[in-house]
Order: sequence, then structure tokens, then C-alpha cells
Amino acid sequence: MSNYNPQEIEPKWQQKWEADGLYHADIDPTRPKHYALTMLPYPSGDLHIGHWYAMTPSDARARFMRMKGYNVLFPIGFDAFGLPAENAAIKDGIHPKIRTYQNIERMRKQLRSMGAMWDWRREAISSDPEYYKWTQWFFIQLYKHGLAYRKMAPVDFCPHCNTTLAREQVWGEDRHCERCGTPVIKKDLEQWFFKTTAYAEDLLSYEGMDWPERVRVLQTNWIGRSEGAQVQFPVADEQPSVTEKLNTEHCPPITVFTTRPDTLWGATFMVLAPEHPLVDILTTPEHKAEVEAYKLQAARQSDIDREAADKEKTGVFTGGYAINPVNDARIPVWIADYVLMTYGTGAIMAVPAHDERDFAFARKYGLKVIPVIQPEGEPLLDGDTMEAAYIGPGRMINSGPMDGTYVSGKGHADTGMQKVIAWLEERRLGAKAVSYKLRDWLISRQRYWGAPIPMIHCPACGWNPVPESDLPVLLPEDVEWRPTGESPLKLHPTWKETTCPVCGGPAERETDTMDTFMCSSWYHLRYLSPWYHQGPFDPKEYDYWMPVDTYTGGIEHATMHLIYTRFFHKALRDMGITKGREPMTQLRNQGMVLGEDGEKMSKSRGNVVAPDDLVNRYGADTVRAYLMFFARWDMGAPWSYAGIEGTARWLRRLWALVTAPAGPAACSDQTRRVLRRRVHQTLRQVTRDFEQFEFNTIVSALMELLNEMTKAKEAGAYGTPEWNEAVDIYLRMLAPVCPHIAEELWERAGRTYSVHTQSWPSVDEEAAREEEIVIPVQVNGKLRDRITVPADATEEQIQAAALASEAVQKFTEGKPPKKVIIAQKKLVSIVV
RNA sequence: GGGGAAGUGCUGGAAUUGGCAGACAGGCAUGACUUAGGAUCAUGUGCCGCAAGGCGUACGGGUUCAAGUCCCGUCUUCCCCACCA
Repeated sequence: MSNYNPQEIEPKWQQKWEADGLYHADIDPTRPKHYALTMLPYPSGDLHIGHWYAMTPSDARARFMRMKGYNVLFPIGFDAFGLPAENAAIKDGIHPKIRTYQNIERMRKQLRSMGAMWDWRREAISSDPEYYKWTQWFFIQLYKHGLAYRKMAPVDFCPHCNTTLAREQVWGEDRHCERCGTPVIKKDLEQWFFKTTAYAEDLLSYEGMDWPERVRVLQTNWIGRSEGAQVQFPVADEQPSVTEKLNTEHCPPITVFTTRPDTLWGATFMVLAPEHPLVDILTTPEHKAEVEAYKLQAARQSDIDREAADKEKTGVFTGGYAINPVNDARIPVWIADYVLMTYGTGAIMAVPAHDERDFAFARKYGLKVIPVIQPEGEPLLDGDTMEAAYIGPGRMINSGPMDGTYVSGKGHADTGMQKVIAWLEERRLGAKAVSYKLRDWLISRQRYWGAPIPMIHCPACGWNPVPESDLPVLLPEDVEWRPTGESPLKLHPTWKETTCPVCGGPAERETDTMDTFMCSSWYHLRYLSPWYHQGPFDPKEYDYWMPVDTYTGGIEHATMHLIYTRFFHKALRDMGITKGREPMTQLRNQGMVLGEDGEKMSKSRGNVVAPDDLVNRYGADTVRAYLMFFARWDMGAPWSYAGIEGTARWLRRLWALVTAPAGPAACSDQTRRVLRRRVHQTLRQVTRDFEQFEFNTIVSALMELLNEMTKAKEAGAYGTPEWNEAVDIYLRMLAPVCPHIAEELWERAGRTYSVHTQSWPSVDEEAAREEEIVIPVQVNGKLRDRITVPADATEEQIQAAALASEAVQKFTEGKPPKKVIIAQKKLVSIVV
């Protein structure tokens, strides 16, 4: 008998599986398919324990599904474009391409050490020209369908990374860069956007999707749908300045979005965002200086400063007036930075009596407060003496024709509200409207290491896409990296020079590259056929494998990648490129492995756990099993070196139990029956836990069964048919968790290669059934005894046995029971 | 300020969803084997109590024969969003 030596058996089996193509997934119409996808890694250099934590249970689940009879596709690749490689290049001069592909080579080796069932033939790398050719092609499709457009926009800009950031890449109260932690600044740039907002409504539906509630809530809040009305407020007093500036008699009305049209009669002033286009027109000469100063200050102010103001509202009067369309009241127009140009229409009607922010502003600047919603059973509200805005339900007052209408207050689009909207629509003063917080996706990045945006600008013909036959637009390799804030492609002497695809005249390429979330929005499609050249994917492969059945990854992508990829799928679907409502049917998120100190792992803290070291010391199987065992997968936990010993011990004991010889079989029928029962009970639980992604209890159930088997072996069960079945089923259950030791022991047990092509055993319910059951007996809610009865005992028999118990009689003190409850044969409860 | 998740031994965590709280591990203690052990095995390990027994799932109430699980309130921690009209 040899000792368990993972360093010997693991590479051996990995090589054999690879050589045999054991994990190749090919179209097979005779079997149901299962597309198991785990989020692809960024090639940072070394595989992190977090990658193991995310990927090995996903692999185990994919293996389980395969044994269940599914044709399982479990692919892998690299999200290889991105900032870190380029930032490193600026620092040490190593070309991002060289570094990235070196890292990929290194990480491939590390990934292989997991023993996962990846089909490496389907590997896709987003920085390969054959890959980003299609990323560019998708951009052009989106452009052609009006979903990509260019506009000047104030963007968040990281002065350290020298690039723009999407809204979701700006983190924290100090609004710092997701990658480097530097506080971001605002900058005005011409940028490319995708119209994600066109799909806001579609993205809010999760019909038919098995996604965690948590992710759905995060996405729903992120999309931020509000119902209300748009209302036009005409500008009052056509001033000479207005007609002059506009060259027309009439100034356009100020349009506002409100969720409280029922409070329209209480609108006593208006507030525009400082950037609002009507500000200049409305501002009177005597207020011009003040308004200009405020605008300048607001523009200069970073968002940090706005926060630091501790929500103290500031603003200035423009001197202009608007007319409240419902009651013709002449109301002043102010500007204030608490109104955001990026939400709604960039202008609000202020109803201080019923909105907290407007109330604070009105009190600060002495503006009128008119209550229009009266809470029932309360003294009449008085605008001069109110101490806070009233946002609750009540009846409309001071509202002319609407007086007496009941409304439910903030956040309720009730019938009262509908009535007001209908009234507005009848008079063409406004209309029902929906507003979203979601903004269009800014995809331009002023960086080198990304997919070039395939657009050409011609002085005569404007912007046009690169002809599809010219794709890919290749990244030049001879570039310089300088932290200038401009794309290195712009500084390249010749790269941007090209000809216009329309007129043939001299033209310039777009020098920005695409946000890497663009690359990762469709990688699950490239995996289908990375060898395919006629399109982004082979439709045959698509029709067989899509949609993704199980998608696993971190929750941090809830409002980024997971929204983008859904948008992408839906946009492509409407172009006839993809099919179905959604790209990923089921989603499961793992938690995070923290350092031993309970803090997030980081090099600077020195609490990083290197999986390579663990594999060298314990073997991949132990690391896999421990990562599944030591925490609830969806929760994560701090790492513990102490805990892994227990898992290592378990596999050593298993090895010894299966490989050590034993005497001839000589054991009771009872021992054999009990062994078989335990095996099938464990199988039942493990099957259920795999289905529900509860990996920690899979391992603990296998540990328990090993303890039972050890006892059975001591009782002489070795060599019996029950023993052989136990080993057989045990190794099959172990195979998804610890593929190497399962394969080795399977071979040593004399079974045919490979354990991984075996089917998942089915539970023999008859064998799993208990013959006798132990039922706890409570008297007045307190546990007093346990009785043992045959499993098929009737409730009457159980009750009789319970009442006959000495311990029970002692506590009932001879009194007749008032009530006896037998709960699903699990417990007897006696009340006296 | 809004939304969400969680709170169980010394530690990680179980509890088949209202039915024996603490499975399985780690740690610790005692013992065995050993020149040695980052090896192995055995036993014990929620708290109080000599015991009978009592008490125990953040805290306070409630529903129920029965509550870690359901309801109401409070506290703590973490995550996300945050002037969103």
C-alpha cells in the first residue's frame, strides 16, 4: 500500500485527460445540453485564491451535470484588454501585448493545475485580432442600428490612469477611480455612447430567469424607473433679452419631470441645473453676474465638494419667471446644483410644501410655501409655519378643480395621480412620463490596450464605419505610452491616417479604444466557436448551446457586466443576430475569500494566499474540497490555514480506507443493511446539494459517510457487495469535487476508466429508508424522552409508545394528556 | 437619507424550511503509538449545577402544543445606491 501522494497522481491524470480529450464538448443532438459558464479571468499574472474559489465549485457543478447525462460545455478564456497592462507599460516599458500573453501562458498552467473540465479548444482571448475583429463588428452593427452615437459629454476622468471612466467605475463617497483609487475629475470630451437606455424597460423584466433576488434588486435600483408626468411651464414676461438671444418672439417652455403631478398647484418656484440650456436666455441683465459666477463655481466644483457641502443647498435667482400652467401663477426661476442635468429634463418644479429638498431651499431663500396636500384628521397645514415638507397621503387642497382628490403621497402612482395626469393631458399641459436613472453606456477610452473603435472621420462625409471587409482595425505595435490623457494611438505618426470609405478622400481614424466591458459582453458567444471566421460565432453552435444555462461569478458585476451583457444580447436579438429573451438563464454568485485577518486580500496588506503554494503542499483536490467546505459558497469567509488540515486528513483517511487490504468479509446483515442505507441517504443529500449549489454540505456529507464506512469496515464489511457498492458510489460522488483522487482510486478499485464518464448513481429509496425511527417526545414543550418505533408504525402506535414511556409518565405525573400532537412522525408533543 | 443581506459554541459553519439546536470540520484538553512529527489513532469539549435538572441561536415582546426559523420593536455589522425631482 502506498501513501496518498497528490503531487504524483494529479499531473499524471491531468495529462491523460488532456491526451484523451476527455473534456471535449461537441454538439450531440442525442443528449440534452448544458452550458456552464464561469466569468473569465483578467490575465493579471497569477491565479488568485479567489479564482479558485469561484471556479472549482463551478467546475464541480459542471462535472455533476455531465454525470447526470448532460452534454456539458464548460469553456475558459481571458479578458485580456485593459488598463493594468498599459499602466505597467508606462512604468517599466514592457509592451502590454508581451506582458499580457506572458501572463496568459502562466495562468493557463495554473488553471490546468485545478484539474477542471475545461475544453481548451474553445479558449477565447479578447485581445486576439480574430476576437476583437468581431468586437469591432458588433460596434458597427450597433452603430448601423442607431444604438451607437457620439456626443460631447462631461465625463468622469481619472487623472492617474488618464482615462475616462463609466459611472459604475467611480467608487465611494470621495468618488475615486475603481482601479487606482485616485479621486476623479470632470472633463468635457466627444465620446461614443451606446443607447442602453433604449432597453431600460426590457432590462427590468426578469421573466423566466433564475437569478438571485439580490442581483435583480441591484439592477432594478440601478435602472431606477420612476413614473410621473412631464409638464411644460411657459416662460413669463417675454423680455427683450429673450427675443434677442433666440431671434424669435417666443422662448420655448421649461419642461420638467415630476413624480408628483398631484402637487403641481403647490409649485412656487422652479429650479434649473446650472448647465441647463435655457439658463442663459432666462437670466436678466441685473442677475447675469451672479448667475455666471454660480455656473462657473458649479462647473469647477468636483462632485466631492458637492458632497462635502453636507447637503446644504445653494442656488441663485436668474431674474426670470415662468407660469405655472395649472393656475397661471408667476413663479421665479432659480438655478441650483442640487438639480442634475443628467436626470429627467434637468429642470424641476419646486413644491416646497411637499418635497424635503425644495422645502429646505425655500426656507433658506425665503420662497413661498403653499400646501396642496392636506393629511386627513390633522390641523390645516400652513405654509408659513410648517417645519417640514409633508410627503404623506391626503386630500388635495388649493388645487382648483382637483380639490378633494385623495392621493397616497410620495412613491405611489395611485388613481388620484392618474386623475391629475388625465386632466393635464386633456388640456395639453403635460403628459404621463417615465424616467430612468440608467444612462447610456459611455464606451470611449483614451487608451492603447483595447479594441480600436472602427470609425473613420472625413472632413466632408463625417463619421462612417470602417467597411466590414477591412476588419479588424489592428492595433499598431509601435506606440509610445505617455500619460498624456490622449490615446497613444493619436500620437502615432501614421496609424490614424486613412481614406474615407464613402468619398475616398483623406480621413482620420477614431483613436479611442473600447471599454473592455464591450469585449466581455459577448465572450460567451466566442467560446462557441473561436475557430469560426465567417461571423462572431457559428450559428450551428449557437443553436445547440445557447442560452447559457448556469452562469457563475462575483456579485460585483451586478450593475456592470451583467447589465451590459443583457443589453448586448437584447440589442443583437433585435437585429436578428441572437435569439431569445436573455443570454443567461441561471445566475449564481460566490462570495469572497478574505485574508486570514478578515480584510480583503492585497499585496500591500501582505495577507495574500497563493493557490500555487497550497497545491504544492496539499494537492489540488484538497484545495478544491477545502474551498467548497470552509464557507457557504455565496457568503465567502476569511481564509484559514488551520482548517485545510481537516480536509487533507479526510482525503488521506479515504485513501487508506479504500487501498488498505482487510480480512475476509464477515459481518452481520445488519451492518451491511446500515451501510447501504447510509450510502443511499448520503447520495440523496449530495444530489440535492449539487442541484442547489450548497457545496459545503456536500463535503461534510462525504466526510460523514467516510466515518460510517470506516465503522462498517471495522465490523467486517470489506469485500461484501454492499461494501463494493459503497466504494463505487462514494467515488462517483467524489469525482466532481476531487477529480484526481477519485480517478486514481477508481482505477485501483479495478474499475474501467474513467470515473468522469460514469453516470451519476440513482438513489435506491427502498435501501435509504429507515427501519426504525427515533422520535423525540416533548411534555409541555420540553424534551423528556426519545422512543424507538418501527418506521411503519401508525400514529396510534407512536402515541401509545410515547405515553408508555417512563420518563414521560414521570413528567405527566399521571395526569391525562390534554392534547397529543404527532408531527409528521418526527416528534410527539404532549400537553397536560 | 433610501434599498438589501446577515447576527447560532473558542472558530468556520449545520439544522431536510415551524418539529431533538450545535451535524461536519478546525481549535483545545487528556491519553495511545513514536528518537522525532506540520504523521496517525482513541476519548472529551455550548453554559450553570455534585446531581436531578435548569438555561441557551444579538436584545425585548408576541403567535404556536412547538420558534434559530413566523410577526412587531430595538441594537450591531457588512454591501449597494445616494440631492434621481
